[in-house]
Amino acid sequence: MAVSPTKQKIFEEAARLFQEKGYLAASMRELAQRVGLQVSSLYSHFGSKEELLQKICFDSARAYLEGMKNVEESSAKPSEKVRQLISLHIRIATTDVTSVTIFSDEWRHLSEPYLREFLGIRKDYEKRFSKILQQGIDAGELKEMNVTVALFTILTSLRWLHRWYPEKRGISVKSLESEILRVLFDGIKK
Amino acid sequence: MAVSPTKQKIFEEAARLFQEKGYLAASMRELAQRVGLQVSSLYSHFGSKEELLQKICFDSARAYLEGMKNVEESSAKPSEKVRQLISLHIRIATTDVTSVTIFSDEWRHLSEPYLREFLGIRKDYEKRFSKILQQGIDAGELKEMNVTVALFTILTSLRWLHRWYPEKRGISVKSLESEILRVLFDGIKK
DNA sequence: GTCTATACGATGATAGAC
DNA sequence: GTCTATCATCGTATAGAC
Repeated sequence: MAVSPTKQKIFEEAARLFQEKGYLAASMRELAQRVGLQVSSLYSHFGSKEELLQKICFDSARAYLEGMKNVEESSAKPSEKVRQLISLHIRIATTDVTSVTIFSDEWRHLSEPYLREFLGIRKDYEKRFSKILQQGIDAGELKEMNVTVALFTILTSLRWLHRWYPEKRGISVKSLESEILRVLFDGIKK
Repeated sequence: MAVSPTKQKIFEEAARLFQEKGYLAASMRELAQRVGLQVSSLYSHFGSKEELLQKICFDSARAYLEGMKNVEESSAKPSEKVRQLISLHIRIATTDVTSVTIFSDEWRHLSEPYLREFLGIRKDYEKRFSKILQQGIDAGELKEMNVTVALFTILTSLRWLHRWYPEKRGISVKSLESEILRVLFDGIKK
């Protein structure tokens, strides 16, 4: 069942490599070296370099969408849902470190029709996030504010985590989360 | 005086191209086409592709450092200085759109010793920003919080601007700034 | 599935005539 | 300073033996 160990290792190293150097700067030659194979042997496990990028991007997307679905289906009030979403982003950024960069930056190198599909998913995610923010405002739980500005400020502000967190193991995810919420969430809370 | 018109145009188009496609994906062939020259002619104006990246990165760095210096020398209280710094970032992001991406993302492709120098400058900037945040906390103007978390949240959260702003000319810089401050600054204000 | 060998294109950059 | 022509290098990917 599942994928072979070799295949698994290739995907993991590819994600790490793409994160470290960026998709374009990451060469198949270096990937092969890290995995301990010849370049040509890699191609027994997948069809092209971009296929690796596709897997990483859409796997990440699925993680965010599943988290969103859970939040939407919860019975919490809107402001609590926003809290949960911020928490979701922090959790993904601290557990699946590699995927975050790629998900936020390297998707640009997807070719059609994958690029279009990816952007569609992202747009959908943003809309659903915005909807929850708007519900929070309507319910009087969040300040009157430009939802788009708030959305992007929140989403983008969490993007430094993946680079910073691994270095500072001293701080726990829990306290990190509460610090971020203090800066970010308290800023939009009435 | 100053640089020749051709040279100027090359720098501008290079900045735009690097922003649109990323440094690695931007080819000298496309740059030449946009400028209206043959590739080889470009090299009469500069020595290498990376030289263009260096100029963009360090020009951007200078803009931030000058802004920081002005803020530091002002007699405003710490929390007002933080306001001014956020305003500085918004102003740079909305006026010098191209430089922001490159300054935030593409510096990775600098080679030594420029990479080291750039990172040194950035570190210096972050330290000075942190110092002001700490002064705000000590003065009781800002909440008790983890300064590093606050710093990166602020810095990173402004990074969506350069991509979003050009599309939405409907909103003025002034009102954009006040919306961002509402989300961000009010979040750290006691 | 892994290897050696190689195809083939795109890239940054240079030489030398005008 | 701009051109035409060309180079060397490195990229992804494939062919075919084992």
